[in-house]
Amino acid sequence: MQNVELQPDQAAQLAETFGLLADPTRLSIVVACMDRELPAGDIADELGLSAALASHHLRLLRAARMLRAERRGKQMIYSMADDCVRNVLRIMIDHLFAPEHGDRHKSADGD
Amino acid sequence: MQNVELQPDQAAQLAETFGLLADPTRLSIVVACMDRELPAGDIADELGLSAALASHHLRLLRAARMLRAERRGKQMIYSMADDCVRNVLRIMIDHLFAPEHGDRHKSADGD
DNA sequence: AAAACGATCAAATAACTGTTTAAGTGTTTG
DNA sequence: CAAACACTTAAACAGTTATTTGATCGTTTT
Repeated sequence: MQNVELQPDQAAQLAETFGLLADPTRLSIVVACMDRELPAGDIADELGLSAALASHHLRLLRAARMLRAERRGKQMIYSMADDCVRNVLRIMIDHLFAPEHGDRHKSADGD
Repeated sequence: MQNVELQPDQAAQLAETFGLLADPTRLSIVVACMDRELPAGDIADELGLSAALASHHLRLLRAARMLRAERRGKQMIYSMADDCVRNVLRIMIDHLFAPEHGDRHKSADGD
């Protein structure tokens, strides 16, 4: 519980990770791969994305080692590579979208 | 463990939250407030930011109810308002920057 | 009430990022 | 080997966002 202070480069690195989850499209892709492996085409289909757009985002997620890619025949199979991110996603999704917790997570800005 | 599928607006909402943590400056501010309350001025000083820049980011964090603001004399005291985010930050910081876990979290892009 | 202090706001600039379009891989099938 | 398939890449555009600058607001002190 002591005060944490992030080094500048640590902040940058962590921010970059969050940045990958900061886009709805990319976030949906990651969530889709959370508990199963999925070919790129299916990801695009399920989320209603063009193949190019899906691929673009997949590249970023791959480069950051958040997703892992494996070629199988002519398909490219994607799966989560990072348990840490999986855990974080579970926590956030539970807290934000589970009715039981009593959500004061609605709208209205705080000024 | 069943497949999760996010509604478009849910993805947007969650992405927005991650977006707040996706900037190094703002992330540092949040982390600084993780386990203590802190006046705006001290935040700026500790992180070496202009008062205006700190205030700008604090406004966003306040509006999203990630930080809470309370006036005390002529200072404005900020503190974490969201346990969920605190937990997530702890997880990420531990996993990324704790040597024991064996970090294959270095650099090198995955192409 | 004026000066000093802490913090906020608003406008402008500069940098970044998501999406589209079109062309280009690599792999399998006929 | 050529055609078809699954996916990737590159370049361009549009929209967003972080940071600076300069002015303003509210509180306390003298």
